[in-house]
Amino acid sequence: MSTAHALLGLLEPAPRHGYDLKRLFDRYFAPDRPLAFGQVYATLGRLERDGRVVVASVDQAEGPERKTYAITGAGERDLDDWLRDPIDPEPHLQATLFTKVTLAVLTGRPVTKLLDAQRHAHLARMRELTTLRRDAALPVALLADYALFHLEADLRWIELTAARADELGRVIPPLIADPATAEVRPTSVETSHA
Amino acid sequence: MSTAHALLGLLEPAPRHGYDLKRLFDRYFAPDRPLAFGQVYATLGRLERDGRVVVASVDQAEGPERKTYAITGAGERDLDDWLRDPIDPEPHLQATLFTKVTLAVLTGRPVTKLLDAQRHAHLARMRELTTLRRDAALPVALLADYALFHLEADLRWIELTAARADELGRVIPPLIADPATAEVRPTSVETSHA
DNA sequence: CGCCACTATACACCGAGTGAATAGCAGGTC
DNA sequence: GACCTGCTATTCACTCGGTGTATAGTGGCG
Repeated sequence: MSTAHALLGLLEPAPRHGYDLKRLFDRYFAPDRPLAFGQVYATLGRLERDGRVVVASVDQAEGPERKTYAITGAGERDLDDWLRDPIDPEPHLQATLFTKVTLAVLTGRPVTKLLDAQRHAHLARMRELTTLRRDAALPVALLADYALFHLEADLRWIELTAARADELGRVIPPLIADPATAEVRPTSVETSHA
Repeated sequence: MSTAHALLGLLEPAPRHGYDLKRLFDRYFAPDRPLAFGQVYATLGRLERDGRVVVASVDQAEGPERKTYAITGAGERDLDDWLRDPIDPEPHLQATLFTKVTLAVLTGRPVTKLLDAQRHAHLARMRELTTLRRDAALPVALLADYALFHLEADLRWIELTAARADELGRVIPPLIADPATAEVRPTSVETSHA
């Protein structure tokens, strides 16, 4: 998520080259899943193109080019804005879990089975994260907490939806074979984010 | 999120053409933000290439080609698997909020200010969603609940992190200017998902 | 008669991300 | 000392998801 800004942030204290940035990124932001090299250089390329980063020096000491990147004024402004402005919180009403449930209803599959399977997967992952959390350093513990909180949120939603499953089955307008007959009335959802 | 499977699901009860799928998708899965046409046809193209749908008929009644798509056996199997298998729950330890906090620490910015701004944005969005939820039909209400639960999860995490802000500042290893001096010891995070 | 809105699709483009290829250098080993 | 492994460092080709725009016919309305 916003790899570009993370790289900018790592470049602010001091210029660095791509390989270095990749390791720092992995260490600080994604202890779990390392950032692919390709992505680092592609992102740096875009940042350079947009004037947020410049190549400060090219070490050509008889080897592969070692390009050192440095943040620019525009880059610092961009980073500052990004850190100051809060993330847009849940801007759209959309969720994969909800899509699955709706699709199950529409195609006549049992909703409860789907929700049960998901609950089990969630509980298993929560046990995993709780274990991992125990002997983790603070940053990793915070990341585990973040995941755990959101898994709990999912679980609450799963229970709520399970309780409403019958009603949902009655309420969701069924798919009609002939498109011409299908009356399309927009659900009229208005949000300031829309 | 998995637009392809959603389209497959809409195609299972009856063959349809792209435009129709787009409207159904908007209606059932994203009352908020409509699916772009380009994406529908691109996705259908990939599905056709992979043998999950076929063009059932081409109405060429003196207008633009009206291709009707139908799901195949492979497509039904794929859909069935997707609906049966639970979503991988929070598979990686990563969060934009955490990235921001870490970056603030690393670049010497005040963490509390960042968290305060985010809390306000979250609370505002929660008020918005609560209002919307009141006179919404069940499906939209469930989507709003989903968002609200996750906003609550974020808020809990924000409070937790705010309480640990000082400790975090002490614990996060600072960025060292010279990359050669920077000792990189992997954080050794192991998960079955890795 | 001209304009707008609707149905319907295609095309060009961009960002994010993956995986393989390349290439030099350091260190250990049989 | 020939070979292999592993590390530093970057590039390239490719796919996917997604946005925006162009195209084109049709029906209604003033």
